[in-house]
Amino acid sequence: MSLPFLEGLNSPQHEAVTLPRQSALVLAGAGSGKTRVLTTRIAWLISTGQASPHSLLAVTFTNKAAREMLTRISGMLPINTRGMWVGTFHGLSHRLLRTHWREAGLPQLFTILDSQDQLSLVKRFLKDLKVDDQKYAPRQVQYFINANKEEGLRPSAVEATDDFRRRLLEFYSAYEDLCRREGVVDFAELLLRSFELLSEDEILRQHYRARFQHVLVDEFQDTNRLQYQWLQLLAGESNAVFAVGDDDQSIYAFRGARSANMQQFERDFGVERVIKLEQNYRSHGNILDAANALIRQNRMRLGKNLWTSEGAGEPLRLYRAPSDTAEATFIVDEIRMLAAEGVALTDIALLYRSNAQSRVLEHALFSASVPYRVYGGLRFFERQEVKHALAYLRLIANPDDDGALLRVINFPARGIGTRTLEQLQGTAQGMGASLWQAACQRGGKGARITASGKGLEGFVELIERLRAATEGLPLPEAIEHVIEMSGLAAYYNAEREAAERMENLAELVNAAAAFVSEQDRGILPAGEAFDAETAAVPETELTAFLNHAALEAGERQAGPGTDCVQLMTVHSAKGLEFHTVFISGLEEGLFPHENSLTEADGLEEERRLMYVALTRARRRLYLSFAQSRMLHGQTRYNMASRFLKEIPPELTRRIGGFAVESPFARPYATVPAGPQGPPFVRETRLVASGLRVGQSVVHPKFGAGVIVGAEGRGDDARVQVSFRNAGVKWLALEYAKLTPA
DNA sequence: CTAGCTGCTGTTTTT
DNA sequence: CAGCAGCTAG
Repeated sequence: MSLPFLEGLNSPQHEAVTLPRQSALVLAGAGSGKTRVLTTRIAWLISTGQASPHSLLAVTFTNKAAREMLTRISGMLPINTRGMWVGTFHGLSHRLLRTHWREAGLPQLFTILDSQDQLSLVKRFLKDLKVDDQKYAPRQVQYFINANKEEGLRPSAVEATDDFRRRLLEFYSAYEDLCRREGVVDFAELLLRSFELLSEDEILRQHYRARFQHVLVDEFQDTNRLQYQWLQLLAGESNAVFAVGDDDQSIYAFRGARSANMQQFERDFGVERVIKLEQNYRSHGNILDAANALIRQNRMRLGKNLWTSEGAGEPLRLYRAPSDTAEATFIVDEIRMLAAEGVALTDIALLYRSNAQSRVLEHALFSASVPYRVYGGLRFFERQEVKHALAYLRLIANPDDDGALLRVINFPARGIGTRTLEQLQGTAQGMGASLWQAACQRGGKGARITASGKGLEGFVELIERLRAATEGLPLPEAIEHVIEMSGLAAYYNAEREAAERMENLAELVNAAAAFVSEQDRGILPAGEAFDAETAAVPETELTAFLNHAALEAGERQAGPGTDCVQLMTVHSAKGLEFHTVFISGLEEGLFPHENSLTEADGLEEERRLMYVALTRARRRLYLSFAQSRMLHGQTRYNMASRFLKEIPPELTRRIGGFAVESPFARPYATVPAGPQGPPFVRETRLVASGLRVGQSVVHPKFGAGVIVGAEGRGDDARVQVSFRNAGVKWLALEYAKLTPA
C-alpha cells in the first residue's frame, strides 16, 4: 500500500509517525513539523488498519488547533472524521459531561460560565457575605478557586494552613454551593468534574478506556496537573499516549501549566525513547541562531537545538526609539517599505508582551491608513451587548441562572433598582431558591399595581413571553426576537455609538446561523451525535449554542479576506508564523515583565516567551524598544530588555543610528544574572540626586539592591530597585532613604 | 429609581 | 488611562 502522506518526512518525523502502539514523547522544536507529525500519525494509524477513527482521541489546547488538526486529517484521508474525538481539554470534558450529566451529578441543562461570569459570581457572593474586598480581592478569590481545581483539589482536600486560607476555603465552598444552585459550571469545573466522573464510575471508565486505544496530545508542555491526571485516568495501563511538546515553548506556567509533566510522563508511561525534532523548516539561520542563543540561558531544559538547511538570511534588525510613539512610527514606516517590496501585509506580525501596548501601534497604523487586525483583547462573545443578549438567552434556557438574571433584570432599565433587588434577594434566600423563582412569586402575586412592562412583574412577563415566542423557532430567528423584544435593540439604537453595537448583535444572529449549519454538517466537534450506547437526550440547540459561546469566545471576528497587518500578544502568536515579525517594547519591566521577576521561574518563562516570539519569523525579524513609554497614564523610562543582550551581536544589525553607549554593545555572558536577576545594567542614565540606573544602593529597611528603572522627575521621581532579599520595588526618591553603595 | 459624576484602583499573559 | 463602585442630585 502506498502512503503518499509519508513522503517527505525526515527521519525522526518518520520514526515518530510510524512508531508501534506504545506511549511516546516527541520533543518538537518550533517550526519542526509538530502538527504534521501528529496528524500524519493519525492518518497512518487509520490507513494501516491499526486504529479506527472511533478509537482515537486527540486533545489540544485551542479550538483553532483542533480545527486545524481535523482539516489536515481530512486532507490526507477520505474518511469521516466524526467518529474521532478531537478537541480541547475543555471541549472534550464538556462532551463527557453533556453525555453523562446524570452520573456526574449535574442538571441536564447546565450552562458554562466564562471567566467574566465567574468573576461576577465571585463578587456577588463576596458582597453577600460582606467580605472586606481589600483583604480578599475578588480576583484573588477567583484565582484561588481555579488554582485549586486545576490541581484537582476540592475544598475538603485543601489544607487550611492559616486563617487567611481557611477563609478562602470557605469562599471556595460557598462558591461551589452557589454554582450547584444555579446550575452553572466554570472552565476548571469541566475538567475536574469529568475527571471525578471517570475516576468514580468504574463502568464508564472501562468503557472509555476500551474505546480510546490511542490518545494523542498536542502542546504537552502546557498541561496542568489535573489535565495530566485526566490523561492518566483515561489511558489506564494499557493504552498508548502519544505526546508532542516543547518545553522551551512552555509559556502558561502562570496558569498552572507544568512542563515537568513531560519528564513525569516519560516515567509514568514507560516511554522508551524520546524522539527529538530539531530540524526547523520555518526560519533562516540567523533567526534560529538568535533563538538558540537566547534559550540556552535557561537552566531548566530538556535540551534541544534547532537547525536549518537554509542559509543564514538577513541579520536581525535592532532599533532603539526615543519614545513609544517613535517606535510605532518606525514600525509603520518599515511596514510600508515592506509592502512596497511586495510582502503581503497578512504576512507581517506586530508582537508585544501585553495587550495594552497595541494602542500606540494601532494609532500609528491608523494614521498611516495601513489596514490591520488586532487579535485577542475583547473577544466577540465577551462584548457587553453580546453578553446582554446571551444573558436573555441563558434565562430562557435556565431561569435559575442568577448571574444572567442580574445582568439583564434592569437592562434596559425597567424600574428595578437596588431596593427591589435587595428584597428579591432576601426572598430568594428565605425560599432557598433562585432569584427567578423569587421573582415569579413576588411578580406573580401582582403585589403592586404597576404599568405593564415595568417592575418585577414586567420582567417575569417579558422572559415568559420570550420563551413562548422563541419556542420552536430556528435559533437565529429566536435570537432576533430576543434582541427586539428585550428592548436591547431599542436601547442601542438610541445610543450614540449604536452602530457598532447593533452590528455586533446582528453578528450574533449570524454566528448562530453559522453554528447551526456547521453543527448540521457535523463540523463542530461539540455537535456530534452522542454514543449510541449511552443514548443521552441531546441538549437543546440553544444550550449547545450558549456553551459554544462560552467555550469558544469567538477567536476571530473580522473576515479573514482582507490583507492586513496582524497585531497580537506573543502568547497568542504561539503556533503561527510570518514572513516578517516585529517584536516591540523590548524593555526591562515590560518584557521581561516586572511582575515576573518576583515569581519563581518567572524570568525563565519570560525568556521562553521571547523564544516563542523570535521563532515566529521566517525571513525578517525586527527587535525594537523605546526609552520612554506612556504606561497607566504616566511616562516611564525603561532600559533595554536584557534579552537583547542575550542575542549574539554578530547576528544583528542596528538601524537608525545608535549612540556609542549602545546597550547592545556587550554580550550577556559578562553580566550574569542572579536568581532575582539584576539585571543588566550597562546603560547609565542620570535619574536625579546623583543616582543612576544600574547603581548599587542600600535601603535602611530593604537592604542592598540595584536600581533597575526610573520614572518621573523632580518631586515625583521614583526609582525601581531590585533588592537582593526584598524583591523589586518602586520607591519615591523624595522619601526613600537610598544611599549609594 | 436613574443617571451622571467623582474618585479610586489596578493593571501580564488566557483555554 | 481605563473601568468600576459608590455617591448625589434630580
